[in-house]
Amino acid sequence: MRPVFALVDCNNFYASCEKLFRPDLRHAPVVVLSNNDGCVVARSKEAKALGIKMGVPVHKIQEQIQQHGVQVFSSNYALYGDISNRVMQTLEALAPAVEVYSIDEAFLDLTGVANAVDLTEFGLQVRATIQQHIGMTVCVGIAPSKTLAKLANHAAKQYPATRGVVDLTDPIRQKKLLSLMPVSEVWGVGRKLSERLNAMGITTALDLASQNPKDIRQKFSVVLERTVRELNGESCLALEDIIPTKQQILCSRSFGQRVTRYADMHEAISSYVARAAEKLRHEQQQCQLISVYIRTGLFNPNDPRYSNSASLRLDYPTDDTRVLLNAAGRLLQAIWKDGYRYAKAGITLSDFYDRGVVQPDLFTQQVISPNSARLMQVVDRINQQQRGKVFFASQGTGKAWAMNRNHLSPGYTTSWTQLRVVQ
DNA sequence: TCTGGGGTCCTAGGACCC
DNA sequence: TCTGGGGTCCTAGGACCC
Repeated sequence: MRPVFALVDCNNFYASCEKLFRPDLRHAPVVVLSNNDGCVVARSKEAKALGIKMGVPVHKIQEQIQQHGVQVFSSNYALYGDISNRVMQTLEALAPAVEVYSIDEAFLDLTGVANAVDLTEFGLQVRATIQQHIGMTVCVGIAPSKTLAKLANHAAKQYPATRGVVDLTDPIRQKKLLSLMPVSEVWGVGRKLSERLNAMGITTALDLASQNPKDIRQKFSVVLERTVRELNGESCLALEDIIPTKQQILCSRSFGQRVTRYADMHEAISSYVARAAEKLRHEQQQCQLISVYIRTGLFNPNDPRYSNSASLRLDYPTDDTRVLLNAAGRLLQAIWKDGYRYAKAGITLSDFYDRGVVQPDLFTQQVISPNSARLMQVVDRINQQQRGKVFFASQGTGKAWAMNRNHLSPGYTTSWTQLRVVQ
């Protein structure tokens, strides 16, 4: 049976989440900022209509914000994550198989569904159900490959006449849409590839689809070859409904204010390590490689620039925050230089092993603290109830480096103390 | 003054092995 | 004049995604 995929994607997801609990803002322009209140990462349709661009630094559009009463929000990931879960759970109930692709989109496997119901009708039903249950508007793209489903979804968003659903299973419709889409809109074609393709005279999605896959593989890569095949309706990317285990965990932040003191940087790095280790244990994994990275700002021409990173392979895999803090401290010492104004730092954990499969040898055995697992468990359990309730001394209490979140909305659905009150 | 964070995959090149 | 060849593994860096 020929595969059929649907891509369900929430409209203006972060901005829509902010509007959910603020009916007074239903028709207001809303933007959501990146961490540290840096740049715009989401816009409501009213904000898009004002010409506010994706990714623009917020300080460059202050005037517009004032003039049009644009509502500004800091990123509230607790809220977005919770709304996302609700959307995904609803989809699970509607489709035979679901792949959660990102916080605001999912692929559905609709293979065989066409035998029972009209696909466009099905899409409209999905849309109506999500709208009713969660209050979130989604668009649905349906096609024989994921790449085409992405494109169909894009069309559903772009053209209101579609009522938010585009069924692209018909090859004639495929061709027509492909000819209208710039190649840069194709999933997997980013800025660099667009430039190279345009230089070769390949400007529309149809141009790319008409290329010989073998040639494309030779000139570019297997990835783009797959894209060409997918654009021709040949499914090369399967639905991945089993969540693969992570291969790395990152924690990095820009600072609310520039960091110049070693002690502050050490606090920040320690806090990132603690957070990453928590995620690592949540994944039931242990890691053997840790790296630390620091850098100054990128944009002020008067500030001298410096960036560096260092990594360390541990003697044995661990998920013990204390071991990782120790390693990170040594790495930071190795790359720290006085006299710079640091803007950002981060840490990466990688080289993962399943917890429990590690065989300690005669020598490392003595190093592993016997109470490690239990201690970490207790720490995690306490912090699950209230994040940051217990922490390691090196994380500090000053937090002079903490990121800006000056426009944060309440945790409407994730905090008992911040529930919406109806009067 | 102020410009995000968290991921994956592929490739090229070097080290190393026989 | 001629100075092996084939393979694997690892890492860094680039490109892409949302």
